[in-house]
Amino acid sequence: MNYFQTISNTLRSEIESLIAEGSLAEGLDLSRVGVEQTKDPAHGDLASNVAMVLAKAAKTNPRELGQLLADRLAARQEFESVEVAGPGFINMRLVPGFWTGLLPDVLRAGTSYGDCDLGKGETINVEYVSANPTGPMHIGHARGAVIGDALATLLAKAGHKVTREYYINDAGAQVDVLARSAYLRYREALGEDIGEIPDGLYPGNYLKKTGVDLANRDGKKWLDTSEEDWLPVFREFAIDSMMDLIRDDLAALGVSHDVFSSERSLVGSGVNDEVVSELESRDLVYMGTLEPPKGKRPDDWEERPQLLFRSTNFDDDVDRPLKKGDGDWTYFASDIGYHRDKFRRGFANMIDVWGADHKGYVKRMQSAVKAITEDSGELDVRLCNLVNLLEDGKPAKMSKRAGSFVTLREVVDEVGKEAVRFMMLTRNSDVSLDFDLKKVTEQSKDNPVFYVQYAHARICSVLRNAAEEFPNLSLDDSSLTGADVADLQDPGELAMIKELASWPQVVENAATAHEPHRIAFYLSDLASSFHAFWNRGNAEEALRFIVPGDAPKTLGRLALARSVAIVIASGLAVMGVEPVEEMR
RNA sequence: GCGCCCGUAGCUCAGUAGGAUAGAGCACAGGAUUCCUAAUCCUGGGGUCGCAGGUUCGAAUCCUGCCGGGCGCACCA
Repeated sequence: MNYFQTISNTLRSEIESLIAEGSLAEGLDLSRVGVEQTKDPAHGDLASNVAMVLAKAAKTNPRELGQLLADRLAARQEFESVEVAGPGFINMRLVPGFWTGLLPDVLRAGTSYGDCDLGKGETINVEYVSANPTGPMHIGHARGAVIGDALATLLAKAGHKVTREYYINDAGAQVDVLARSAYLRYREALGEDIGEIPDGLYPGNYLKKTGVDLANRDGKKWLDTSEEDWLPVFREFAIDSMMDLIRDDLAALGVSHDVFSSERSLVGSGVNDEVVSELESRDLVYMGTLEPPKGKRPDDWEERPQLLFRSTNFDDDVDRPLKKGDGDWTYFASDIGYHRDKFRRGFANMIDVWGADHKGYVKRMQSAVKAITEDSGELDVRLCNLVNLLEDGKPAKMSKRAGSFVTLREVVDEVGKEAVRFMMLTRNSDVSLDFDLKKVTEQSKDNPVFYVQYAHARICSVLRNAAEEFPNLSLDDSSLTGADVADLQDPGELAMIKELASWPQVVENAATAHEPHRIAFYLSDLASSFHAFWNRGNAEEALRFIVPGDAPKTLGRLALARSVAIVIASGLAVMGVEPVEEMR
């Protein structure tokens, strides 16, 4: 189903038969041989670099080798012509039916067109969001959520067995702060005037409900008790209540996870001790003293011996502490335990989606993964840069409810989850992104969400109108499979078909690179080809999708239109966006 | 000081297992609507791909050095 793969295989088999005949030396390295679509139609449909790549090893020159291969290929039925050009490119022009023959395949496959077996069914773990359970999600979290979610879907489409995971950071000091903040709200719920929320506690109103819920459950039970008594209770309750909040926010975005892992329970079950003693036995931890950081020396720096992991053995810059001054585990230590836990659960392939502010942490985590998996595991970290929330070009005003940040919920309520998801995927994850609340709801081509959806809606509209024009034809996909598509040879039609042909390649490349944003770019391009052809129907009636009185022609065009709609829908599905049937 | 990322059209950015004349949108200028949604499309100008070397048939892409910008750099998460 991947046309480039098909042609590439043809090429390889011709090379092999040349080798078998003794016309070419054995043992050539074919790994750099590629086939790609040409940019310039004068170069045919497809071009290969094979002759230039192999010429040296084959002890010949590119043009000569190219001609040899070109002659072989030209004899095959799928090629109309094959030429050697420029420094040795093999330019291939396929017979017209080769391209249009794709359409029935797409119609039959539906949105599974583009699926591939790149992942070979291997498991992969994608961890994303992992926001601290201390409050509602803000817009920055949303980016990681969408990118992680889309990446997971993309990898599944590419043949991986994907597990979506959320790591709950519920073990650090910040959840104690949460507990104290909840305690204050609890007292407030019981009628006390708590005044201003003191510095260092979470001021957000979202904790009021937690306080009320606690008061309803336990009454005045905790009013005159000491902190060490109530803290664990409040902590647990508040974490649960914050996780409910976060799960609701995620649901509003259409993001879900298969597994929620709790740092607290992992540490509680002793994984940190386990992993450290394992590393100890391999001489990878030691008591040592770190140099103060160069350049900017913290005021409260004190030299002290710490339990350190030899991350420098695994390409890190300095060894990293596993225990804090107070004897507790560092976050890093827990993270090592967590990643080993993932590895033990069968995930040699791991992807973490983090905020860009954790950039400095990537190397040490990768070095730890190398150590604990003895180099049989792989961790890729996708960093998500900032989201600049704008309103008509100007920085958006701050949220009233949450204080200093705009909550995800407010944005979703304002512009809808589809727009949020699409926009989050219009940039590579590691560059910052302008998110304009005004623009994403605009119905114009400036708004890629609209632009792509509009193409899909137009196609649905064509189908509706065609059903009225030809009430006796069946226009469902399986009927369209039988349409005569051979004369869809207008450059505009062929442009769309070739674009559809490259979809499996786009999926494969995006999955390999772990870059779901490529899907969004592809869809914009495909929509553009569609709109362009559509508009040519303004000037030339013969190019319209519906040709009154000409059922065969109309069916052929509808087969093309539906194929475009299917690929748009399948790309949107990767992004987690619902295609619309009409614009309102 | 060290590390990572970035530098492509006036602006925002695509484009990395090296491919032919470097793309798109915005902005700017002009044009298309008795027509399936003009909510769209078409045409045009606009570039030393930060700079300098190197690798090679070929470099925005790989390597080295430099310039410019961003982020991070005991213990916090």
